[in-house]
Amino acid sequence: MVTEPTGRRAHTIRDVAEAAGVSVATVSRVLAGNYPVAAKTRQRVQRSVRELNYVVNTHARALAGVQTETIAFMLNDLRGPSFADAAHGVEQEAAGRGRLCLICSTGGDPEREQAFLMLMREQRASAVIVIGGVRDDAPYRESMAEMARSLQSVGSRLVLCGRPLVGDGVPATVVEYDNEGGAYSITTHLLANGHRRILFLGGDEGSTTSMGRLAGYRRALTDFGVPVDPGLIEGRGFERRDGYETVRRRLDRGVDFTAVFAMTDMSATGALAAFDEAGVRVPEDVSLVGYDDIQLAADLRPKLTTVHVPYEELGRTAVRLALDLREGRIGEADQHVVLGTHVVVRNSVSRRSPA
Amino acid sequence: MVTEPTGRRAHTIRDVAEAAGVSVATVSRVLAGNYPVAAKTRQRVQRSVRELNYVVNTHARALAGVQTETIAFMLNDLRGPSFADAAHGVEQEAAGRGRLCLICSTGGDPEREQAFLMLMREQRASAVIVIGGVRDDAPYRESMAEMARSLQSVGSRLVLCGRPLVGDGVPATVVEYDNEGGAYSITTHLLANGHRRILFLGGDEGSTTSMGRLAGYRRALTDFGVPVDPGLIEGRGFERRDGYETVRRRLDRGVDFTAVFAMTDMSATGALAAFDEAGVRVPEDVSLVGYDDIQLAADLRPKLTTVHVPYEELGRTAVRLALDLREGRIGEADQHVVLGTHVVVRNSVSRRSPA
DNA sequence: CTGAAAGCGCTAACAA
DNA sequence: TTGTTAGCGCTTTCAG
Repeated sequence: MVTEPTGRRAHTIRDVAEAAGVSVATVSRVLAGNYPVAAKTRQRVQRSVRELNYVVNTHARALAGVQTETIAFMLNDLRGPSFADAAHGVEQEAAGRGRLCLICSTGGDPEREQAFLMLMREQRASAVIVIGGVRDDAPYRESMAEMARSLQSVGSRLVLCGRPLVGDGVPATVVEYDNEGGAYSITTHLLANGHRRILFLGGDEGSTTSMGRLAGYRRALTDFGVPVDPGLIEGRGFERRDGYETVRRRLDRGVDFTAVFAMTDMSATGALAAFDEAGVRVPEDVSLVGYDDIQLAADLRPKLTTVHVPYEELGRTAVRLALDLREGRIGEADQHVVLGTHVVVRNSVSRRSPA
Repeated sequence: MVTEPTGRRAHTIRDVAEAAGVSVATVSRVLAGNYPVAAKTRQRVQRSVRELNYVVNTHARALAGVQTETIAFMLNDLRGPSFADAAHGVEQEAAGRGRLCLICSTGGDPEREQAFLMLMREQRASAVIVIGGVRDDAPYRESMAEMARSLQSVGSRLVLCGRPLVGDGVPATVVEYDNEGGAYSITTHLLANGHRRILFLGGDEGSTTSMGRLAGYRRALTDFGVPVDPGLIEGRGFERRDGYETVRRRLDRGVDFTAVFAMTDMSATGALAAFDEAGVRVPEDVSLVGYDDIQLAADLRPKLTTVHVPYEELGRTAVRLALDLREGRIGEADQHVVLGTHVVVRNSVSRRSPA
């Protein structure tokens, strides 16, 4: 027989104690199972718990000193396939360590970002993981540094994923991947295939992800002795429609490039759609590469050559670092890692003899 | 000057009170802002809060009666594009109503599912939303019914999304979409284009999603006077590789169908890859349709004809229903809705004169 | 092995 | 306008 609590309130430990004819201390002990209790008493208590449908109140428990550890994870948009992979990595690692995972998407709104950080600070999350590139300016650094300190002051830890270190002496963990190196490699791949006029597509000025990828593009060009043409760096954004629109616009002015390096696979997807509509064949007429290696990349036609980014690993590492630090298994010195990237060659690049 | 708490503990409201030379009640009032406080006192308190880097303890606050409302959301895999859309809908609606959103993916493991439900019950989440099809058998119904009652007993609410009602009188909200109707429509679309031998691809026996879609397929066939051939219902699973493998296997035995109805767009994607490898052209040699209308569907070549499912709306509705009920704005009677689906025609189906 | 009681940090009467 | 204080539900000494 399941008894409903009276007057719209959940049963408390006291109700259970009364029902079982014991003290609350005994109930608590039975529940925790970390202290000897007579078998008969235990059974009586357990029966009452069941009958009353009793559930402990996490808040009360937390207040009394037993923390239900939680990992908070913040991203721009759950629907971005690469970040979903990272979220999955966080989830997996957190679950494996018996932590609950709190995910929040902010839609890139700095206010919601702040609000969530505050909330997590209040909740005393074990770690707060922030993922995704960001405009790297002074106000950002200042506010992140402050947040890092503030989280530290309540025993939590800020983890920056795919974002740059925010300043020296700031108590934050950083897990990056090699944006510049990946961009360098794939640009080199294009150059090695004879391409000289390579359109760099998308990105946002000031975004660290953009800056890194653009830097790799530039360095590769320079190393090959190809001058960097500012007219070949165009468009903004990382989404499908950004790539689509930029290519549409560009196509109106004629095709003065033989290859396109899209900042992300999503934007490459948009570019491909635009080429498709315009009757421009990929890779026969123009070659195309992306960045991220999302699932979709292998299902496009042609299959997209791109840079693999270990997003899941990124999420996993973020959790591991923060928790190992907290448990004293590693130190501050290990709190900055850079994960590698590599080119995945598929069918979207064709050979071309340089003019 | 930011003061760090002494001895690894966060500052409490008492520390702030002392620093500002007021009582804790005054600090609480300043923080809540719901009670008059002299301007000068307020400023003093605010300064202390800042200096001490003070953050309220949610648990203590919750225990004292002020709940930080939370919406819990549980799915199998964050990386499934359709469920990511639903998660996004939940997120949006929850954020719009000032709720924090707790997301957890279970990987389909019933144990983790249970554990998360328990945890959410303990946390006193405002609502617990469960999404995704499931094997609909007696044990499942029993355990879900019990969970629904148990959540209700702590003032929470169970919401089943894309899952069937679990029994009469069970206090749960149900948001479904019309699986059967969508399957009926798209099968009809195939039939109207002259197809008679339609391979139904994937699904899991007992899964409600499979059952609904299969039922629609059957009904359409029957309405067109086409006998249902059990030999044309094949394969299991919903993922890309499931579709891929089944089609591979099937292809070895020759192509005795003119169209394929894949249970999901992901499985259609796998099927397409398999056809591609085997040199079978879609839609010239065989037509293909999917279900879900994920983003990817429009980027495949050919663009995939499929059934649109309003996943984001699904998530949104789940939150809305649960919260409106809790706030007394709607009643139990409104706690079951079925969202519509519709066919999106693209390029993966060709006309064929029936043999 | 069991119980009584002192908090945990905060809010909200109730007093002043 | 401000302070005092009684809980909120649970854990955990400290005494039986």
